[in-house]
Amino acid sequence: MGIAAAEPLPRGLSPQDTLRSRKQAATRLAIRRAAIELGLAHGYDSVTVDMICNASGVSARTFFNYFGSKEGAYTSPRKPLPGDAALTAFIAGGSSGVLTGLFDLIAGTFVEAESSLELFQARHRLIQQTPELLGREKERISETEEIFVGYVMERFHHDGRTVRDTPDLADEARMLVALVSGALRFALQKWAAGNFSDDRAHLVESASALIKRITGNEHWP
Amino acid sequence: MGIAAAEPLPRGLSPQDTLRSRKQAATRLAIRRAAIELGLAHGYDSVTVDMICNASGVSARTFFNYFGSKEGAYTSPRKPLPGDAALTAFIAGGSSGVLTGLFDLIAGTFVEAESSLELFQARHRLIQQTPELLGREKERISETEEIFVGYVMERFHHDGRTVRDTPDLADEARMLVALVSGALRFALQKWAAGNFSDDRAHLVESASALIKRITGNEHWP
DNA sequence: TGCATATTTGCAGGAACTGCAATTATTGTT
DNA sequence: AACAATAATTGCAGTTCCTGCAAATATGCA
Repeated sequence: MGIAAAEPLPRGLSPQDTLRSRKQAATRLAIRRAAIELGLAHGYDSVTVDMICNASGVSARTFFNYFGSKEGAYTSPRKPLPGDAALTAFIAGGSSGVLTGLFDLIAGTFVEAESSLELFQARHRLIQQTPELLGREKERISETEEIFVGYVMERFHHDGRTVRDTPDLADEARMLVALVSGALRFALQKWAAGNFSDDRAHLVESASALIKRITGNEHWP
Repeated sequence: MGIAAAEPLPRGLSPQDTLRSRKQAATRLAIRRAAIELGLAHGYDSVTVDMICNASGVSARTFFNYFGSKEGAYTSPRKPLPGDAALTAFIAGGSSGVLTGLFDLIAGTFVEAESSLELFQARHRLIQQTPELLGREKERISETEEIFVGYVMERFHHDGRTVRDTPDLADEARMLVALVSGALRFALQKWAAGNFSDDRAHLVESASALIKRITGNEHWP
């Protein structure tokens, strides 16, 4: 599954590269493109599933096989989870902070395995215009929180922290993930509003600077 | 509208206390009760609007007049906004921090003008069991973010801060609201999981302590 | 008491969605 | 190359949610 595709492999060695899977990917993309274009042209609420199907050449039943719901054609294609290398680096930590590292880790999942940056940008343009989709997209950040809490706990353990030393370590991990999720909601929205002109490092850096300022200024009780 | 109702007023002085408004309140409550009881008995997905209408004795058209959607019978009854006194206190600030004060301000809006604590708890029990409702409830925190950004800007101005001194003051306010929203998502879920046993002051205090610890431990870039 | 206004209800229809099974396309084996 | 197995697509009927419209009913006011 992690096989580099720099060179075509014999068919038997790559169960993922069949005519079927290629056609599926093309169909999925065609539906998404149609949905997004129609949305930008008419507004999300005016687009019907039938319109999308007509424009992409599939039946409505097939549409729902692919996306489950009308909204599914518009929201992130998969649950944002990090790659192995990024996760390993986060858990190993080093000089980077947990909060900053987690922010970077999750932000990295939003640069999607989307075949087209143009489509990614078009999708997000529509999302910014559509409160309902914006809310759903933000909710997606929350769907994987438990998984990230697990990663943070691994990081804590790697850093030598234990529940014996800090009984509410799990709550700390949860709060950390919640804070980062909150910060990401702001950061990603700003990123989209700036038409994705910032690179990821700058995203992380400016968010961290704001958080540092805010919490540094705080009069803690 | 802020008239204390400790004593019944003559009918003419209280346009809000008519037979109509009382019947509406009763109908709204009956629908909500029916919805929540059915949801706890059968699961949210198995409850139909017809079932709720049969149990509460209204027509489906009336249901949608009241709630707009099936989900609306389950989510928070109104956009959580603070009362005038709480808002004035937040903007005046004093010794409390902005982040902590904002957390407290928003947390206060979640003790709803619900006629029944028991119904509040039942609703939240169902929400915890229903990922879709949980996601929606969490996102409700975001619906009023712009308003809270405005309050934070007022607080900043009260504290003598200006855009001239801090050009990205608005971004700071936004990030602050986003962080607090994130923290609230965790804190409210924990509160509900503990069956609402903590009082608000403890909620604020434990959340603040965690945030302080996390950000104090952080290796900022 | 009668009229104006607000609320509830009934109804038809559109849109999203689901279960089921037939049809079609692709894959694997001989 | 032929055929069987498997996967994907499609057609179809029905349910559910939701909306617009207008008639019926309840309440408020002069």
